[in-house]
Amino acid sequence: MSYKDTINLPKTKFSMKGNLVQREPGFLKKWESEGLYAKIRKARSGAKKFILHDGPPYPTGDLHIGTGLNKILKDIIIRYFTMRGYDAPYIPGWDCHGLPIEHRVLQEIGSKAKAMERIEIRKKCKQYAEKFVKIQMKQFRSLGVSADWGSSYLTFTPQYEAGIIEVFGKLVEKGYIYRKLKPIHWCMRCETALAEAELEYRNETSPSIYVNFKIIDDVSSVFPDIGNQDVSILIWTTTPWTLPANLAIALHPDYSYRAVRYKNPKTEKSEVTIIADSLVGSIMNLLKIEKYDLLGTATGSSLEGLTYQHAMMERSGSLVLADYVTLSDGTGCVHTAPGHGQDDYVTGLRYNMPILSPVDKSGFFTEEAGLFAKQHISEGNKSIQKKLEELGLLLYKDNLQHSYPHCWRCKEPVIFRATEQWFVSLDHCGLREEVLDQVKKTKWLPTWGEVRMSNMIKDRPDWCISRQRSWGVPIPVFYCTNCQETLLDVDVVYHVRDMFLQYGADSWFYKNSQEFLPEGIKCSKCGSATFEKENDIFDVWFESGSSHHSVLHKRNYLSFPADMYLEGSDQHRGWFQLSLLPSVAAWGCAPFKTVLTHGFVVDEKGEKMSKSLGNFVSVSDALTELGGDVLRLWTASMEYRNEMNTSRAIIQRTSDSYRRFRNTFRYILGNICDFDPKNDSIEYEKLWEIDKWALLKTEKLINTVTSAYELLQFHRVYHTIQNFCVVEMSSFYFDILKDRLYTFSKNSQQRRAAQTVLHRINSVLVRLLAPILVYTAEEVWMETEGESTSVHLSDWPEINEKHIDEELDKSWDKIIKIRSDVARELEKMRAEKKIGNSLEAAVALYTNDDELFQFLEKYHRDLPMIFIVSEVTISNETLDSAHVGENFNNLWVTVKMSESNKCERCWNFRKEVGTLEKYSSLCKRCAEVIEQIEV
RNA sequence: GGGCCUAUAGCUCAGCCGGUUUAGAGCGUUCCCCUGAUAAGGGAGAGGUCAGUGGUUCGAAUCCACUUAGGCCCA
Repeated sequence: MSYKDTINLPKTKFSMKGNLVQREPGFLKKWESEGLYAKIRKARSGAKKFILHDGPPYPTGDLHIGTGLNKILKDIIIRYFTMRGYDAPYIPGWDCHGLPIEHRVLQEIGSKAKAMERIEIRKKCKQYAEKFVKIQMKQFRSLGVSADWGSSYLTFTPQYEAGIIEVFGKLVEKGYIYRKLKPIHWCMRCETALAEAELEYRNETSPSIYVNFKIIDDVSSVFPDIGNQDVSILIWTTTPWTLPANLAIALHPDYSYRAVRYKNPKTEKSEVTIIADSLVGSIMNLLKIEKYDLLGTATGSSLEGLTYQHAMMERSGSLVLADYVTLSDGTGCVHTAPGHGQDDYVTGLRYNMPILSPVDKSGFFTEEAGLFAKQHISEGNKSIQKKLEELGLLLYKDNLQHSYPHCWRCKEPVIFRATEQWFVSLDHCGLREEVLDQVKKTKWLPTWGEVRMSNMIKDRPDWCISRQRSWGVPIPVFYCTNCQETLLDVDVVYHVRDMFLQYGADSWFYKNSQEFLPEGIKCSKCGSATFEKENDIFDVWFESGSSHHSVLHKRNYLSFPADMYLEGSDQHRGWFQLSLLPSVAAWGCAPFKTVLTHGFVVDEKGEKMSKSLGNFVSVSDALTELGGDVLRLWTASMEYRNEMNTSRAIIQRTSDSYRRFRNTFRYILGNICDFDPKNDSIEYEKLWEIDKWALLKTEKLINTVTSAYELLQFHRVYHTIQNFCVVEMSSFYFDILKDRLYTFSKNSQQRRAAQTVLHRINSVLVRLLAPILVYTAEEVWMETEGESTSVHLSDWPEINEKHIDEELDKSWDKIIKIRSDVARELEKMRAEKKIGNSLEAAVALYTNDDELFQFLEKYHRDLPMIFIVSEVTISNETLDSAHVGENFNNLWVTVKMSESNKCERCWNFRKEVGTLEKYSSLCKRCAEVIEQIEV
């Protein structure tokens, strides 16, 4: 029998390699079949609730790594709070309606779509959404996200839809809802209104034209120098197609405007036009007019009310005043079409102008555009210029590159077009102020979220909630068939709510109007009893923004307001804001107590991730290459409040550090395989000092890690635990412990003492890591606690105050420093090939410092163990500078090869080796152990 | 153009309400050792003008301004 067989080598089936990709699905299956989520709910029933309300992603395609990261962060938080004793049910959701899905479905259908019934399109959209909900759910589950997946909320379910209608009803009741003609961003290709969130700004080349409009009124009182000559006013525009809708020209009230006489370079005629005084030089230069006469000047306000003849239409317009007029480009005289621009619209309202918008939903001019009727506006852009040229009114044309809004789906440039839309008023009943107040009362993490949200709320316009699409929830409003009067009525709304609850929102598209109307409803204007249904549907943001009602209010095991919303920082403008608005309007409070945000996932260089750039990382790739726990560890390792640099290589590096965690567990599990904590534990007082030190560090670890979790700073959890595993455990405690664990007899108190501590460390570590490494922690847990339990049902480790001993900590800090000086000296000897294994070494310590000497004396017996050498001698002398320590300038270290013989069993060099009669190759300690075994 | 944010070793992070002489840690890397945690483990070393410029100060990675690069949102 070889002595190797008599030492207690670690033994465990916990493998060195994770094989996570293969192993994790097994755990998922086990958790599902055992109903772990339900068990957790049961264990926490009656406990204080912690509600993290899930923001619903769109079910379109594979999960982006950022979406995965978001869910993992949520899961870590939920699991932490659960282990801290909270009841934290988690209901994931999906935002199933909306343009993105409809757009993709329409693309798939192609040209046949126009002939299809809306209900048919809706059916396809639903199938599409269902398909990707399934795919994404599977991916989320593979990430180890613990949730009530079977009760996920989907925005197209009748119960959810009814909730949306209820929120709308509440807003109607309180008078926040109104309908109005308003210019909105309009996509001619998608034939829909677009929210600001649906716009992308990109460079676009537009015509840039300067056009004269002839003043009708007599201006001799303002510009006496002109005489009898005709006077024009010069405007600049980059959208010639909006000229038919021109109703006014805006001037700045305080600017000085100049009448200029020049010879029109094309017609050779003498003309007079009005432009901003300070721009005369640059404009004349642009028009290539060298000779011109400066006539009089007048302020903008003195020109207000003058009328001019529209260049191409049979009507006049007037000069108006507006503060937004600038001198940065153009002529200082701004073409104003209230139906085609936000500023223009506001000015139009102020001057009581009609909101003229002679363009239909596809971008063709209507009859109101006169000459240009039936032309598409892109064609109109050219024909209008041509017409102006014929009339001699086009003074200059060029092309201009500028940032212009495009449709986020079809990428086409959008236009401003006035249509009838439904709005939520921000200023009715002081809603804006109330929302701002709620923003203040919410806890924002990071704190700048509050400023960001407040700034947004302060200057946002009313919320346009209507969309001209098919895939969504209809706005429950009717129009009188007889007189077109709008029927916006709370009772009607709630009646529709009941219908949706029973039949779903689809019913709107196949049932007739009467079925949605309470009995006896008549038009308030004409008394007619027949109505037609509204065609518009809700903005999807209104749907997801109602989740606090459709989900939190409607499920009795949840609560409102939620404790936390957690999404990417883009959701300040999105879900956070558009949940806040209806919630405050309807119920008077924010739907969340805390809002936590994370940054975006960007590539290695910190640049945006996109499929076209090839720097894109998908969840499914990462999962199939590395597994869920690695992805979770990667998530935890980063400071998520900033942008997170990501690439396969970076995630791969996390995989390396995962191995370190895994091997820490493997070492412990292997060494406590024969340890039964009930019978074998050694009481604290009988532990070795280094064991007490290890326990002390473990308690401190609990403390640091717990506060990191409390602050939701998981990267600190990661770094702290990694440091603990690497520095304190692996390279120090574990390394030192090997001698005791392997060579002392199995049942010896010394070995049991070490195992007692290892068991405690394991029990703490596995729980501290459980919220992050959900699979690995479970694997570890089952090794010690058996197959029938789960770490995810366990409680958070508590600090054992008895183990805290600051004096001990200080002493061992010193020991570790001394050890480091010794290691350096050992390394020198190794370099000189004088020793190999450190056990071959005999170390001599010298110091002339009394205190240090006493300290060394005190630990003399343990020093060989601590340094993992065979012999340590101490002397209160000094030595030459070659051997002085780096950490202590009054400590000298020398190392030489031990003069003793190597014990064949424990590899320590001992004097007695070779002298023992029965065991000639063993040391005394090993001989005793063998003796015992043989008896 | 506006609002909000970020910038410390190859990577992930500390330090930042100014001040322990050479700015820390882990990972990675290089070299060495071990071969009884072994597709593991241990040791030693290299590696940063703290994005740049200017300022405040006796003194700045840390405060201020500007610039550059990047992110989210908006126009």
